[in-house]
Amino acid sequence: MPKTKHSEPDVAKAEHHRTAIGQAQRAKTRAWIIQCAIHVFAEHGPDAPVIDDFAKAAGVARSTFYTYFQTTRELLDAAVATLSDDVISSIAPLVAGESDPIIRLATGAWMYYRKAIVDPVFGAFLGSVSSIGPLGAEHARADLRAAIEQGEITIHDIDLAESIALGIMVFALRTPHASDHAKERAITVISATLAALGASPPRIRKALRKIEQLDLGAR
Amino acid sequence: MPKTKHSEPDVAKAEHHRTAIGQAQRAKTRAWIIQCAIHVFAEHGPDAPVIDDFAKAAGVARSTFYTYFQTTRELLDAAVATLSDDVISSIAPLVAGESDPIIRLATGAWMYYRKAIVDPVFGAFLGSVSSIGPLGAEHARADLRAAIEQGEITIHDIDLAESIALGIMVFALRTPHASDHAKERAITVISATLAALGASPPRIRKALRKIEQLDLGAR
Amino acid sequence: MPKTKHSEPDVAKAEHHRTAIGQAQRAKTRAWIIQCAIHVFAEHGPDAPVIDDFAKAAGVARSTFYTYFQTTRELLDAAVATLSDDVISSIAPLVAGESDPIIRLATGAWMYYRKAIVDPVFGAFLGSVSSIGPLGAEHARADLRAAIEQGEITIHDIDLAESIALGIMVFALRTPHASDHAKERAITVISATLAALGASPPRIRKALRKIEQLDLGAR
Amino acid sequence: MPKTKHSEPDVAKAEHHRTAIGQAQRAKTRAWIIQCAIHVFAEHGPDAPVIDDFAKAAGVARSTFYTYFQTTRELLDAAVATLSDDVISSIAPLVAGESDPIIRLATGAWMYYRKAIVDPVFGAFLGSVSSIGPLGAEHARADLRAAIEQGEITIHDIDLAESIALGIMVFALRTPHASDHAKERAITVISATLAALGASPPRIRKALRKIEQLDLGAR
DNA sequence: TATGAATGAGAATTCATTCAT
DNA sequence: AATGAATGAATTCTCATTCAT
Repeated sequence: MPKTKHSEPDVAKAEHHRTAIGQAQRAKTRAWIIQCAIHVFAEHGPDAPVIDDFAKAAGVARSTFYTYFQTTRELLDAAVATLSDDVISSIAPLVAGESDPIIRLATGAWMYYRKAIVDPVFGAFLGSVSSIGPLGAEHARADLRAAIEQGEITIHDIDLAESIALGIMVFALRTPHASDHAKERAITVISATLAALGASPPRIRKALRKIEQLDLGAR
Repeated sequence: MPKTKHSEPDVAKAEHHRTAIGQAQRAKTRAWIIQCAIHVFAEHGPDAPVIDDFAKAAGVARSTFYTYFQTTRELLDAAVATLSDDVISSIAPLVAGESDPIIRLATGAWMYYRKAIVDPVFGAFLGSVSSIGPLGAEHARADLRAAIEQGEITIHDIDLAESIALGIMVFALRTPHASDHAKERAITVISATLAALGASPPRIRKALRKIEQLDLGAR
Repeated sequence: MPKTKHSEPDVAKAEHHRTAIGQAQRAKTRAWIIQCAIHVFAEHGPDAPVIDDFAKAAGVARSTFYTYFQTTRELLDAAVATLSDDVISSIAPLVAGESDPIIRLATGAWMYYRKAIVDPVFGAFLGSVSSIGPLGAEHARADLRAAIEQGEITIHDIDLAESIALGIMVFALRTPHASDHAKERAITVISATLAALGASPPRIRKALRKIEQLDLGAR
Repeated sequence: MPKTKHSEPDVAKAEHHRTAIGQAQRAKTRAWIIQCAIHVFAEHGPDAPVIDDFAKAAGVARSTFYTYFQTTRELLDAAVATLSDDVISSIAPLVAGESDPIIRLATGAWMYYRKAIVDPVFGAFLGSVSSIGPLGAEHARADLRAAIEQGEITIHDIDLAESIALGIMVFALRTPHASDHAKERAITVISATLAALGASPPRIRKALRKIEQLDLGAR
């Protein structure tokens, strides 16, 4: 269990955990297992890992895993939920007063990419599990629907629009790339996503400008 | 084993096979296993199936599997190669004299989608395994490179360009959709792909026109 | 823990317990666990239940089990002892002055069946664990020995006699049956038991008459 | 796998098996596992053994067990069926022309006891699993029903009658006893069973005489 | 070549038991 | 005394792989 909120699970996981279980509550252990699992999923994908991998990574007994999760799938879902909730909550205030769905979409996407840049494990995890989480998907759908209704994008099939946006993001995250120029790359991908959806070039430019500003303020 | 080359593996697989193995050659059995495996991969993805699934689907003994393949991965590769070789060979004559890389890309993509429409199992397989095969990827990269060099697309990172194109295709194939209007949908997806890559609207329109013509001639 | 000694463990066990543990003494908790365990044993037999089953039934933590018992076997023994002591003590006064071993046996058996009729869980428990308890067995052996010595029964092997009597009782209790006519059924079984042991018909009739009287007085 | 039909599974099981698997067919291995399992069940009862016990006893891999049975329960059922089928088939010719249900019952019971005497493992198995097999139970019920209809026994509840007969047999087999005088003991138990069911003393005597004759002829 | 049978390695799952609070 | 958490030792179950026919 991390002693400070930013300490990350790493090679010292097991030891770290052992020294900390004294004051560990159930929720903390659960969160700890999830954090460690994210690394495992990021590295090996959603299908390869076996329960022992998660137990070892978290420094707990295999049977302890079952105290918290029944299947690796359940753990995966919990991990996805944890991560996307995190990102979603960071997006909410930024788009609170924003009515333009293109900007909302771009902002949401940027926050995902931003976190992926800051935390490469998060990026790898996202690419690996091919999901932005149920909550993230819900928000994205709402914005896509609004964009369609307002004639902002030319792809009118919302399922297809969602697939395209997600496909671009997932495959972009999956593709290995240098960490420098990461931001330019993210902007490029977001731009490509909006173009793919059929947003007009001016709207795309506007959205990208907004992102740049947001980021300046955020840092 | 199919008696005619277009018979498809289905519920009568095992029986069908048994009656045919008398005159079966090695190559035919191998091809038969691959055909059946495609169905399995299409339905369950590349990781879930176990060897027994392929053996059952093909109506052969588990141990027979080892006569032809060493691992499920090897079978997967063979299946991908088989399918994409098929498509690639159908693309080659169509783009033989075509120098415009946008048109070449669009044509190649269209042939994939076209086969996916005609043979939904192929489409499901492609979406499931997230690959267009090494040969297909090679062709796509060559065309992408040319497009970048000729300033036809604005995304200059070829790896990223490839990821985006593949991501859109795979997720589009993965998304369930009605079979009517399948062609319009494919055109939409190809258009979105070219737009994502940053091709100019006139070039995109030109490419789409070409596709329509090709299809007319092909049928 | 039951607030009155006749309250039975049921669906409200856990809640009931929680509200009562405030003033609970060690002995009471122990008795409560045993009572709940009887239900569990009655339903699932002596081998199937795991410690968690008893803890859940009693509404206590698994680890609390260990404060009172070391193994499920120990709990089983305690449960058997509790129940049979109960019955034995009700038999003692009825046969205090009775010297006829056939009547003593019949009376003892009847008290077991009687309790099984009044408390079906007791009956199910007895049939399930195949035991009348060490004290009950001791009494039964003494009476059987006397019966053999006095030539009242034709089976002279006391171990066999005991097995037969117990076998009949256990299997009779195990067999599902309607609750009406339960008494006639019990009389029939006792009669069959005495006949199996080789008691003479007149002695059997006499013993059954005695039982009928006893029961009238007892109610 | 036994080389001769009477060789019994014993300490040399594993070796014996290994040398024999050359010509072993599926049915033979299955039968071999069942034979070895009977010993295990006889010694430890139906609940205690784990799959590894059966595998070890038969000298096969744990996974081989799963080729033949899914659960220990399934193996138990197969073992019961195997054994009782064996006994039933030996009873059939003896009672083929016999219409008196008392004699039929006594003969059937005797054949069970007889085999238990000849093969103590069989006896221990029977006592341990408390079952004479579905086929045996079916025959017994038919004879009991006939006996009730013809007024040959005083217990008219067929379920109860069956329970009593089975209870006596099982507990008698369960009780340890010297192997000498085994036949007298069996006769005693059968006599007790018929008496318990309420057969008249003359009929009981007649049935026992019949048994004695049968046995003389059989040997 | 095709196969049924057997298997060992490993992965999933259960459960009795301990311990700090 | 009671408990929630953690755990290690079985135990169950799966599956890739080998082998003799």
